[in-house]
Amino acid sequence: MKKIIYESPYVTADTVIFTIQDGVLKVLLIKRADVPFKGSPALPGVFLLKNESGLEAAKRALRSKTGVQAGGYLEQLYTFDSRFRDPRGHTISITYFALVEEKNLKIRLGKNLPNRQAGIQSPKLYPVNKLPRLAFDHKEIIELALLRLRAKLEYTNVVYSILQKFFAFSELQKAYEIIFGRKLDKRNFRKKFLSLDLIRPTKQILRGTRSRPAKLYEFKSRKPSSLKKFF
Amino acid sequence: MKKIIYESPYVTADTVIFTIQDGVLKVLLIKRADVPFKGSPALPGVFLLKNESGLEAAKRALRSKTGVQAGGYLEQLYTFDSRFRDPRGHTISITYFALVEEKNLKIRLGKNLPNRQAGIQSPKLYPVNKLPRLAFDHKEIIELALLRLRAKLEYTNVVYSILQKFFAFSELQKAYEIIFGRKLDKRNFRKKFLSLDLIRPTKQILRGTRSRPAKLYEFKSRKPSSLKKFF
DNA sequence: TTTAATAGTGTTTATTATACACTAACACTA
DNA sequence: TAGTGTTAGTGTATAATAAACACTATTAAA
Repeated sequence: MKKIIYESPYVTADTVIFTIQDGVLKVLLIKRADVPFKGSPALPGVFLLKNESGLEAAKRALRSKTGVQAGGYLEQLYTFDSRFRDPRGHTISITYFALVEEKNLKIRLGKNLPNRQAGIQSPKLYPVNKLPRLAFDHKEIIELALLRLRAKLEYTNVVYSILQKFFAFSELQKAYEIIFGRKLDKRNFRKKFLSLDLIRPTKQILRGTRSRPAKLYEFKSRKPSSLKKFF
Repeated sequence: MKKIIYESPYVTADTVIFTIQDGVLKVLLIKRADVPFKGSPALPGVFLLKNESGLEAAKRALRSKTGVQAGGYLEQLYTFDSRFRDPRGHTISITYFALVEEKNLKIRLGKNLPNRQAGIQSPKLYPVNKLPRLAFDHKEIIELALLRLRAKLEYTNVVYSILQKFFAFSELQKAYEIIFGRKLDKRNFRKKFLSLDLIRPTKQILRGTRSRPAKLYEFKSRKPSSLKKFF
């Protein structure tokens, strides 16, 4: 490689981690330990290590700051690289968004992570429609992530990442309603989702529910798969 | 900022420059002057300068390697950051795609850029559906850019960037047909595009065409504007 | 056995997309 | 100046998709 006649910007990976808790779509944020924006909530992020890809770094941030091991959905969102976004200097952020089951988060959240003193602040979940003032341009990032998440729900199977292996149709619909922020028609939703051919009925039945038991469905694949255009 | 305990990856901005020439969708590529992939066609790209954003770098590459000054459409595509994509070391590429009028390109292409000796190889246009073997992961980047370009045409006004201020409906349609790679129905196209409410008829008329003169239209705005969901 | 609660199911209407063919207006030429 | 070639411009019928809407079924609990 030619002599470097410039100074590489710093590169971070920041992840917008969505989950549903108590029927509300929430984002996981940490409190910043250092200036700038000391004490402000911020997206969990890490600097890229040598030879580490952004996706690997995002997974590392996910693991180390939230305890989420795997199973969620994670994809690149956008790269934010304005020279003004970090007062300390030029820092590029490759951003990701993740969708994970709350139960995967809660364990670590409840216990509070062991190394909370070392700059790894206690992560908390914040409702996306009541976000506090955030560090850097992180609010903008979350808003973009939310648009993308909603768009993805329309033509992919990503919702599998916040559902258990076997789920009732009503649980599926509830997840959509919470993320889109509006009620959906039961019959139309069922028709449309079935026509996507992403799920199949199983022989499982959900009992003990004080009402009519529900047939349980499962996703044909619990790997990300897309139906139409775009990536 | 904390002491940096890692080595920043190099960051480049690479741009997929689309244009239509002789009724064919083409991409502008340069021949690499150095190893690796010496002599292979590659996307025009530059390393980010200190405090330079990716978009600024992409514009710089566009200007310096193609002579395009402005007027085209340019947006971030994706960030490619596998550690294996560049054999020299970890290099992150923030990629962009551009859509520009051929006449803006051709001037410089014809003359051949003044500083062609200094690693700035003569840029050439290649049909997107007959690409040669490319350097790095640049083929993959172009394929993604093409998907994105087509998707964007569906719900934005980006096509303005390869049309003159005043244009006939048939010119508009032809641009779509070339980019999508298939014929479109004249009446349906007209109906649908008008319903998008992006253009308006003018009093201009295209004459001297050996056939019935065409009313000319113009875009209400020649700035990027989006209709629905997504960015 | 009655009640409360959620599961499950079809049809009608409106909207949007598709398929398809002829007349209009000009330039050119014989 | 009539005729021909060439592209502009227009509407309707049909198919596909989306939206609106209400009742019966099955269980647990009282």
